[in-house]
Amino acid sequence: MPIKVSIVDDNDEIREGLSVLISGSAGFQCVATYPTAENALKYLPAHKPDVVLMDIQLPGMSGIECVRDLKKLLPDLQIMMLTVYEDDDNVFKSILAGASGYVLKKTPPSELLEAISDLHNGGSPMSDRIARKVVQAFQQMGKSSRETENLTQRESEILSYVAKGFQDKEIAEKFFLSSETVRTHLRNIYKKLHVRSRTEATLKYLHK
Amino acid sequence: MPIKVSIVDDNDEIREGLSVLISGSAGFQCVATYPTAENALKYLPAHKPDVVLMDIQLPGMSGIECVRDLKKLLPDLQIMMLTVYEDDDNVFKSILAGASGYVLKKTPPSELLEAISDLHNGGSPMSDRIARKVVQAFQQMGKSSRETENLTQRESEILSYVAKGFQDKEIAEKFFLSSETVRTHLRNIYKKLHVRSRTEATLKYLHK
DNA sequence: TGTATTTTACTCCAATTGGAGTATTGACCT
DNA sequence: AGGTCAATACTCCAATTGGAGTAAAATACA
Repeated sequence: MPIKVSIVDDNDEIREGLSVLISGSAGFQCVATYPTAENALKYLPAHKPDVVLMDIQLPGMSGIECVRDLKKLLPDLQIMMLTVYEDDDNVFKSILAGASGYVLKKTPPSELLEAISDLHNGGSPMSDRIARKVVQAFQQMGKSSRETENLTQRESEILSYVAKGFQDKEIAEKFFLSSETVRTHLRNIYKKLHVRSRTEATLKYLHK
Repeated sequence: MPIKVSIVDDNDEIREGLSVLISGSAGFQCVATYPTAENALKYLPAHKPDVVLMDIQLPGMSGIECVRDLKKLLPDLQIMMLTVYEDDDNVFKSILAGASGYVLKKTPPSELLEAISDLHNGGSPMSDRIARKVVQAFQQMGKSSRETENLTQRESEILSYVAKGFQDKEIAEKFFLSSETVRTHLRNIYKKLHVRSRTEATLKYLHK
């Protein structure tokens, strides 16, 4: 039976083009396309695709956040980022969010189809440069960056300001909070990151 | 009158080859060559060249340090780095030290001569990729990286440990110092970097 | 509806940090 | 021989930070 694929991309022509390419190829079937992340989260579980092609730049919720939520919902779903960017940050964020493949939009059709079946067979297709970056990154960061992902929204916001050099009082003013609250958040952050000072927390935040 | 050039490079063949090339070209004259930075600092002022071609990798004092000292001595001297490396860090350090040109050793002779006269005419010859890097770098960093260069040896050592997340007491133990001394150094560092906390100092140290 | 998580906020206490100033020693330079 | 700089070390004081515990309201979720 064919590999069932669905596509998340806000560009109509790309959705259409990929859909035609996939459904027109033996062994592949495009079961659905979605223009937004929200849309995908809503309807994708009903369509039960094997593989999702996900754009990063989407209106509203980003493709990366969408990956995170989809993987919570459907842990076995295989997701491949399909994007024009090969920017380090997005690559890593996507992979940490749960994407297993990362190919560029300029990839020719035949290779794209190959990447889809590779992904479906448990592989991790990605362009050469991406692969190198990933290998290097994994050598350095053991768990350091995964740790910062356990922080809540608020905790992340606060940490980001700590990592800019602000002190508690200043952060409290920015967020209209009591500085005691900022301190509470910070102490919770320390526990989650296993550090004991703002400098150490900053280093983890910067993946250093 | 010809442009007077001198060369600092530890490789005999390169010194000889460049010297022949330059002196054999109309409008150029090689007035001296030096195998080390120390040698250049000692004798170069007497030879009064217009332009210096400087290697980075030298035994003893590095080419970059040599540039720094030469520019203090002879502010009008034009210096061009001539090296096999196009590594970001060296490019920036060289320029901050006072070099005005940065070309690769593999540059063909005709272009090298052109670069020398370009430099002498107030231009900043550099290979394409180098130019791009420089432009991008200048957009971000104003003076942040220059500031950390004013630190003394000891201050730099201490800052490097602060930037790893250690606290004063721990740093004092590592260096067999009183923690009061570490604090004194740290306060001097703060003044030089115009910061008021270890997190801010860490950010400057990391060029963030 | 009830339970878990997140966000807010407080207390008490101890340790660390930051700011300002002074002082001694040795090195280096002229 | 005098001057500058670097490194060492101290004092005093105030502010910030970190650790532990409690708690209430809001949100999310099952």
